[in-house]
Amino acid sequence: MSRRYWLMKCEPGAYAIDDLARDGHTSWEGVRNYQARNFMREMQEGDGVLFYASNATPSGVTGLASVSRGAYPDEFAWKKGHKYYDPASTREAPVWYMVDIAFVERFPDIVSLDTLKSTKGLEQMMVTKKGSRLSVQPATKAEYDIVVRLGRKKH
DNA sequence: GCCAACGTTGGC
DNA sequence: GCCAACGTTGGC
Repeated sequence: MSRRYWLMKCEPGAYAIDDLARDGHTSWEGVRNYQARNFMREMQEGDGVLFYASNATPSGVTGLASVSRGAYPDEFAWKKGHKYYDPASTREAPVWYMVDIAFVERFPDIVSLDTLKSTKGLEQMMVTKKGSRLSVQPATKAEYDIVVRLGRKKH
């Protein structure tokens, strides 16, 4: 299967591109939305990730990552008392999944949501549409390439 | 901090 | 299976 592309949201207070640059890689647990989970289950090692900072000033894509491990059961769903605990998920029949991502690059400047919205070719991206709260979204190669070009552009 | 949008839950 | 109530996301 050829490489696919995704956009993953995170609040920078929880985990930012600088944290990923420092750590090199991280696990992406805690997704508790079925649509996002279904997208995560399609992720494969080597897929490209637009790392998006949500609830930020401004919000936008702050860098790139890649999937370093495809979907596997979210073990935090089994930890009683943990904020990601979900009794509906068992080891025999996991409900939730996580992936690992690796740092690729940090953009010199954020590609803001405003920029995404006003850039030709990105009109169909979910993140540019009103009310789109999905934290894991698919992107096309064309969209990914456009965002990468914007992110690397010198101002 | 507000609140619109949206997903989930649960009573019926 | 409908839908009101509720909780969460995330832009602003």
